[in-house]
Amino acid sequence: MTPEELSKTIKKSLESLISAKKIAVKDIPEIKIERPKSKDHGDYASNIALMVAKPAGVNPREVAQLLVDELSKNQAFKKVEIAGPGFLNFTLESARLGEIVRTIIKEAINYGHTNTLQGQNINVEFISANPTGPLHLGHTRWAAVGDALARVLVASGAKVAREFYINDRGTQIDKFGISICAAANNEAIPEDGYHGAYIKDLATEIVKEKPEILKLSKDKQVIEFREEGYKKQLKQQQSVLDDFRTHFDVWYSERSLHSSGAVEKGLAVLKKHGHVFELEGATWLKTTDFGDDKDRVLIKADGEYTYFASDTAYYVDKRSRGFDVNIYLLGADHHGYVNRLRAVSACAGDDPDKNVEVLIGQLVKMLKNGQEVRLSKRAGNIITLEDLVDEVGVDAARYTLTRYPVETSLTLDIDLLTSHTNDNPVFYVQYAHARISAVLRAAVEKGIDWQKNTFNPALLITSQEAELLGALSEFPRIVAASASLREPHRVARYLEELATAYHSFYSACRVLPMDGELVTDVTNARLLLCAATRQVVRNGLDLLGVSAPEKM
RNA sequence: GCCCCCGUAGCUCAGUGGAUAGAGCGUUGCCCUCCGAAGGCAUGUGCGCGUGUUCGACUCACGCCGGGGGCACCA
Repeated sequence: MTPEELSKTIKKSLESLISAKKIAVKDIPEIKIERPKSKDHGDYASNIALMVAKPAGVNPREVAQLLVDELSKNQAFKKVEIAGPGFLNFTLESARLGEIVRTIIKEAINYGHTNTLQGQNINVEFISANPTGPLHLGHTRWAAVGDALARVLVASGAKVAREFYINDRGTQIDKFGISICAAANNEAIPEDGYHGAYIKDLATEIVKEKPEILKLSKDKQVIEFREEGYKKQLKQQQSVLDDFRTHFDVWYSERSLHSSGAVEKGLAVLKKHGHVFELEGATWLKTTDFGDDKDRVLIKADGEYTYFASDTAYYVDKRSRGFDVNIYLLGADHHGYVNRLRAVSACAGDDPDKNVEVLIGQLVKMLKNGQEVRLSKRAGNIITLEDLVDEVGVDAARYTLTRYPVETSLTLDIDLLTSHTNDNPVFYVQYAHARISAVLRAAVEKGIDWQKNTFNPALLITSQEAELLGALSEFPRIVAASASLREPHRVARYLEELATAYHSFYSACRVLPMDGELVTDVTNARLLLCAATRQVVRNGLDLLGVSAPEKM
């Protein structure tokens, strides 16, 4: 019996109590099942009696007693008890608890998938860096988290597009061109330009491929260097992300919004809803109508569209492509954007509470040699995605970055990560997977056909086995919660718990027969439990984009 | 001044209103003559402060205190 089935069973009992007029409740709340922290409280617990007691006007323990009377008829329970103020504690017959193994083996890679978000069309935009330099550590966090988020959303039945918005227009990219041009001509790079060493590399590379650029006028050179540099830098970002196993469905260029007429179209939509006005030669959007602290300029007095104009157009464009929910992953330095984005949505006639979701992530800090490393692309003193990967590898980098809720600031101590890589939780989880794989390999070598032999779940009776089975049954709810709360870190935390449960089980319960012993039904039951655990570990790691090695 | 995030164990951090608040690292001590010791078992200390909502608050609301970040016709 899975938690979902238990929930349904309780609901049925409650309904029959209501129709028998033993209790008066109008609306049955969602019946939550949790796994008690203490083993004394059984396999599962529910607080439903406490929830309905008040509206029914009865003592919670009385409600609990009525439910116990009803539920005790069910053969699946070994015990149903009332505890504390009115909790229901369920202890399942071990055969029923163990059935989850069969379910997992049968559903395989689909175990954990639900349809809780079915019918939703979600756009997840993340990273969206300027193509003017390498991706830094902040971007890396979004790469890991954004991708993992997209994966849990898909696993929960949503239709998802991962999108990267390329800021290829405006002053930043112009400065980028000026900087490369200066480097190519051995001139000093302007103070507000880009100073990273990669600028010089780009300059050298471009000059080598197209030496004739240097013969052009300075104005034309700047443009050429900008365009060539842009192409190369974008390609570099794309290839780095590819290696990082973060793949985008759409790379959306800001320039294309302008060339396709999307900007004018967006403006028209906003005008239609009556929130655009002119003042002192500029065109404004009245975002203060919807909670922004000041109105925003769409077209400057000199006729240039602002970056904000692109943003509004991009939003309107996303909506016209059918996305109901638009998730933005932004750094804390962009939090001033939230009200603006929500206001844009409202100005376009949408409901920001429904159509816009902004996840603000705190910045990643990094310590090296005990000192904080400042992340600044402009200063050139940056830790890039590649640096991190070179130090700790893709798996450890992705796992470490997805392990924490995004709203907490993160301090990575590089010295610690590099010198103690074995202490990284990702290895703990991966090790469980490798360990199980080794056991299953050994079983095959011994000629045990555990997949064909009969499985008797009633034989999984030790406390470690019960614990492991309980953890396995939680996975689908963890994935669904990660998706609906937009918190993929829950998957990582869950995997650590699952790995702990497995390692405990492994130490306490011998799986394969010792020399001279025979293969028993217990052997088979445990082997299947191992196989099921491996499947769940694998499914979970996959949601995080982390590999599940069979050997380490 | 206004806005956002965070204050939980010595350190880094979990904890969608529920029972005795948890991991890892660090400390100390056990467990491999047989499935992977990158493991297991044991070992003390803690929710910044104060009101309120609730049967019940680390969790929600308000106010303090402390730390971080942000407030452009920049992108």
